[in-house]
Amino acid sequence: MRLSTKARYGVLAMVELAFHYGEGPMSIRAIAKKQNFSDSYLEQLFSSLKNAGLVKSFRGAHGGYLLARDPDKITVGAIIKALEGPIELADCVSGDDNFKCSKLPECVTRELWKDVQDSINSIIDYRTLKDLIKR
Amino acid sequence: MRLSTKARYGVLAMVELAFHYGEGPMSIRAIAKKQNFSDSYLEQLFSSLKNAGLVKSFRGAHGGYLLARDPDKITVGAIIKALEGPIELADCVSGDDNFKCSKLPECVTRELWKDVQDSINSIIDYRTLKDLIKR
DNA sequence: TTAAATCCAAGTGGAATACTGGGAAATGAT
DNA sequence: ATCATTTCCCAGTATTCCACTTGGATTTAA
Repeated sequence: MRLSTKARYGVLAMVELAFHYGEGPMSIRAIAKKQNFSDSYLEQLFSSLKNAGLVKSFRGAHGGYLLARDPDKITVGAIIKALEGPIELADCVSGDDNFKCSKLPECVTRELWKDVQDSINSIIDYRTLKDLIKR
Repeated sequence: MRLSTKARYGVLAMVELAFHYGEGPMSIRAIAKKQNFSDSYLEQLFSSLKNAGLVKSFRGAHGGYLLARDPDKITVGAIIKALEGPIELADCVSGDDNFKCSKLPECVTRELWKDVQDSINSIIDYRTLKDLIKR
């Protein structure tokens, strides 16, 4: 079970914005350089982050991105879900409850995967960017 | 973040063996039929499970597999790790401690991924086959 | 006008995953 | 002895997903 690079890059990029918070927009170029990411790849991620309402953008010279709200109001979970979609360990524990779980032994594991999922969410949905940058 | 089918199939197959525990070996054919898996694919999984010491095998007619120990001594974590390898959300939180974590912002997220990892392990390493079948 | 930036939509390469196939060896039953 | 049934082992394939690239259009400040 691995985290996608989307999630890892995305969180680090947002951390960068959090460090820069209150100092105007920061360009993808600048972030990519600091973290040694590919510009164009990062750009894609920010497209998703923007759609999710986590960042605001400014076009043109001296443009860039900034956090859409305070760092303590943006959770890691929101970032990951904007980039990867919801945490779904298996089909039978997807967002819409009991999608398909016909067989009995299947249901035996359903609760297990649900518990794991919940425990992941209970961490990432409460850890904010502020938590990450204060140290 | 998704579970591989290896892990899902593997746990269900082991649950099947747990239900059958004490009644002699069960063939891959029988398990595959019950769970509607492909025989040959399941076979591969059992190869890994056997190498991990989770099942014992008996060749020839009336052969098959049985749990290597009591259902309450086999955790879901052991099964998943036998099939998928260890839970490693990112390189920087792999088994051998601090593999590479040079940059400072990288370390900011390292603890986070570690926490998530630990919380996953704390569930799957304590939930046993017995827990799954008793209900 | 120009340079710096976001925006948008495809396309590509590679790796991992899921699955198949063929045949050898073991074992119990006929 | 033979045969059906099983594990065992190794190799191949198909597909899907992921990571990343490319090309160009639009916006904006200097």
